[in-house]
Amino acid sequence: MTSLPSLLGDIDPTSDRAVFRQIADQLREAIDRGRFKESEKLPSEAELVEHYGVSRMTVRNSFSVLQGEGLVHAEHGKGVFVRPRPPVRRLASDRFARRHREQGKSAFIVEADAAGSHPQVDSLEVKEAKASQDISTRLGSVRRVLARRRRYLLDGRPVEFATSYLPLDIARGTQIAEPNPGPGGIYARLEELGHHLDHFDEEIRARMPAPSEVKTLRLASGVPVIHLVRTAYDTEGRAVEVCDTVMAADAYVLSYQLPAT
Amino acid sequence: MTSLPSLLGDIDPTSDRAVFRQIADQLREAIDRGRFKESEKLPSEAELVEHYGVSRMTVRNSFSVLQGEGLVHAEHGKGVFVRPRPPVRRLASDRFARRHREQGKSAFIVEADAAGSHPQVDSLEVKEAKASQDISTRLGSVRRVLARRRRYLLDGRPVEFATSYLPLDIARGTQIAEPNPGPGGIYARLEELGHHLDHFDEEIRARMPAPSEVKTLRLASGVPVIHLVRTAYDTEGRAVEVCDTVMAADAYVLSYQLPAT
DNA sequence: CAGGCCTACTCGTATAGACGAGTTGGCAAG
DNA sequence: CTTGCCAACTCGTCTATACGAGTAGGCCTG
Repeated sequence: MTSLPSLLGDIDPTSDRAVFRQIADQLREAIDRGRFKESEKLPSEAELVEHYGVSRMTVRNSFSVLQGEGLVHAEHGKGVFVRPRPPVRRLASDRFARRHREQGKSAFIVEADAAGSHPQVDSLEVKEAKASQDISTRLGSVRRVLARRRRYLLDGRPVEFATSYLPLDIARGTQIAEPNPGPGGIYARLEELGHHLDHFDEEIRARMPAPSEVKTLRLASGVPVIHLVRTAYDTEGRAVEVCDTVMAADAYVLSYQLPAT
Repeated sequence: MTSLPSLLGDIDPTSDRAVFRQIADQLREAIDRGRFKESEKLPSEAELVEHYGVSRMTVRNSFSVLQGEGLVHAEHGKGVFVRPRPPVRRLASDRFARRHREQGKSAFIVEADAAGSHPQVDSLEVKEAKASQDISTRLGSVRRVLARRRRYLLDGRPVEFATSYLPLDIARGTQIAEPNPGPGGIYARLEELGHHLDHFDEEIRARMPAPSEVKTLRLASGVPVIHLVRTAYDTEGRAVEVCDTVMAADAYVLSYQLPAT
């Protein structure tokens, strides 16, 4: 059992700061300074108990602080590790530009291939359903919709979960209602059906995930989600699609370009 | 001491699910179903200990799960409460349109007044500094910058903390270097100086806050931050400002409009 | 050599108890 | 009536202990 001499200091018993917070502070600083590198194992609970002369629950408490900050993650039977920052996927504001749609493959696949990652799409589900209050409002008082669910993975890791809602009177009986919507995706099909796209509205929120989202996206603790709701409008001003997307926040950077006029 | 009869069920000792998770599940469901309303007090630790027949640490453990999800918050000496969703500030993508700038007051003040909130701006600090690597890159290899820091509050609650960086050769000696940049803000001054704004790039990330951000924004546990970095370009393609903003995620919805072309 | 087992180490869950500190409301003293 | 104190209730911190369960590596057996 090593004594972790230079890496970590001591507890100041006269401080008002709780012991577990002092320990968390020292570990956090050590991580920030690069004393512990990405994916590196932190000292075990037992080692820290020995080093600081505190009880195990106190050490665990300090770990849970760092977990809540998304700095570390624990692996049962292995140890506590500095959480690596995964490669991020950049979403540019021109990602739905028509020129991208005309190339055939979906934006997600093209982009991931270009970045050298292995993309996958799964849990594809297409069904007709009643619109929720919110979706109905966004689509302009539509009652029934076609719902297309899917999950996106990069190199085996789930990063995004999305559901598209389209008015049934538009989508029913078209290729949009098929599992594979064909080249260019549903936006290409909408345009073929005469719904020329004019613009998109995107609403962005960030929050902690619900338990079901933790499961679907295999989220580590301390990782928020980005919740994006996009509404597509055609040139007649009609909302023709609402896409509700939940993304693992540590895997994304969203990027927008705004005119200054 | 009440028995909390109908609100909460029992523990299933045969389940693999940990007891504290089962308790958290029941509390979460009760909150979701509205059995506990916003700002309402949950049963005290002692009551739950009695109801479920578990130890206090187990109950606390389940509370900490819900805190991590941002669902509840504890107040020392009072109890554990359902966290209210604060009113959100909507940031539209046209918020920097020139027509808004020409009205004089800052966008933040105008908007908040319109929404019936009481806006404040504090911790104003203006100083010259060396650009960080990141800022320097975004501004096009600028070494020294003018940094303008400020914090925004709504009804006394801090919601946003921002720092603007401008190349020193542009800002030095102008009103931009004064604490009060005058009507229309620094963008109006930049245009008067001949830097006609062309467009903005915004990069958006979400993550858990660092301890200093928790302090500055008085964040409850389980509340992520939205990190937005905006770069302003003039009509000559030069980056004339970078604004680094950290927002309390529970107080904001960002909204963008994208062309479909 | 291959396979399986065993052991030591890791974190996960849970109990029981102690003391500290913030809050609230009632009661007693002035 | 007002003031101040006190008691009861709240969550916060910390200790000590116990057992469960996942992991990894070495060792033993076939």
